[in-house]
Amino acid sequence: MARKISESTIRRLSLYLRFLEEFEERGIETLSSEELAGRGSTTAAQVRKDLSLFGSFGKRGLGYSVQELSATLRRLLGLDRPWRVALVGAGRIGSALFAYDDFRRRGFRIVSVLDSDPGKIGTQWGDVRIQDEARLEQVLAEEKVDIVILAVPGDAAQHVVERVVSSGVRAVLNFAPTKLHVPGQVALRDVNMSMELEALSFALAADDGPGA
Amino acid sequence: MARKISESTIRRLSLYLRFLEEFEERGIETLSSEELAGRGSTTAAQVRKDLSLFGSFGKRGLGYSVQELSATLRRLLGLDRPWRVALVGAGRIGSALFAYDDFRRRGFRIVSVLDSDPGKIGTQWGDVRIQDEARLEQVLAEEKVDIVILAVPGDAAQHVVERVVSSGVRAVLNFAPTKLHVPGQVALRDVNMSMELEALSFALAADDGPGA
DNA sequence: TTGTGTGAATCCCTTCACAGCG
DNA sequence: CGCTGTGAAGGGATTCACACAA
Repeated sequence: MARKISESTIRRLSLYLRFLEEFEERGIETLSSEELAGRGSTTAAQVRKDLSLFGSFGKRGLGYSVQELSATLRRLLGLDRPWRVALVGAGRIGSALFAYDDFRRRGFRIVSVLDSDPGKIGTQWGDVRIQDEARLEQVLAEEKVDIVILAVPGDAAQHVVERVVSSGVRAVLNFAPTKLHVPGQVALRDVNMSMELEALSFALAADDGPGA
Repeated sequence: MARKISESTIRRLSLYLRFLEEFEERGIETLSSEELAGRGSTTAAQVRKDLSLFGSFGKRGLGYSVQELSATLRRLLGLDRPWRVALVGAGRIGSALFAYDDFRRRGFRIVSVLDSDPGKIGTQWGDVRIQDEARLEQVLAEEKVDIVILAVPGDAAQHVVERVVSSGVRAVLNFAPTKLHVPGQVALRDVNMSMELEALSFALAADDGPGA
């Protein structure tokens, strides 16, 4: 299973799954690669190539079964099982993420929240009590955490991620605006909101010409 | 100025700028492409290639002037001027974004916040009063908004973005977990947090083998 | 006939390697 | 010398085009 699947392919698989789920709700049973691509932002050939990396799921002359394909994608993406997630950092971003419905809906259960602020430790959030970040290693082990979401300040992030990694967690989603360094076997994704804004700013500045 | 610069190049320019700013603070005056790459996650050749798309900023045998290069990058990225940002959606994500220091620090000023919830309209957030989303078009014009941040529920996002675009705004940062469609001349970036988690889930599932 | 699965062609991005300037 | 700037080579990812299965 250690095929080398590109980042963009994975992103597209997620998209396909979303579209399939929409179609599923509407009771549509069969879909062509053309239709699947049309909704998204890619081509029919790309859809077929992406899927062919994992097997042959379509029927020639007919298309794909919405039910089957969405089940397959869920399995491929690991969404056929619940994941246990810990949230480190109970600040504003942390609390927004904690309440983010889309995570729950997709099977990501935030089973513990940690923070280093004594004013927050012990506070109850829903059915989770905020724990002391000093106990990070114990909590990750006790709660059998699969994925850590980092929502700590930038200057603390590298230190925290090292503790997370040495606790054996193999997947980290980083919201701190810092480039983190982790060993190769750990999956790390960055959500860098400022950098996205900067890309927009670049586009605007390029339109206007320099210094406009 | 309408060169076709790839998305990845822009992302790296942002990174370079961050590193340069760190070095600037530490009083370092000159840097080689090697050093600039080492901090990040790319190669010296890549750094030189990226920069060469815009001009010749280095001195052979010496490297790059930290001061000059960071000023240049700021200009290229459009960070040499303030941008006026409107935030649509004053829910949890919206409020986290409103308080996000990194935006302010980089010159993105949130000059207005809008929501459709009557319970929120009129509420004061810092020096901004939440306005009625019904008045979106007027507010965008009055406040001369350059960039809109969308933090509304997924099913409202497409409708809102169409109103935003028809008001003449040319840059949108979307936090709704929905694929939006906008005309080609509008710059759109998505921050899809669930999809990032799904990429992690994929990596874990691939490690464990299917169904583990 | 329709629409998949897939080699081949193409395009784009990254890496190499080195000429040339300070 | 040291390090940039850049053509050329290499490698991935996307697109094309078509044989083939339903």
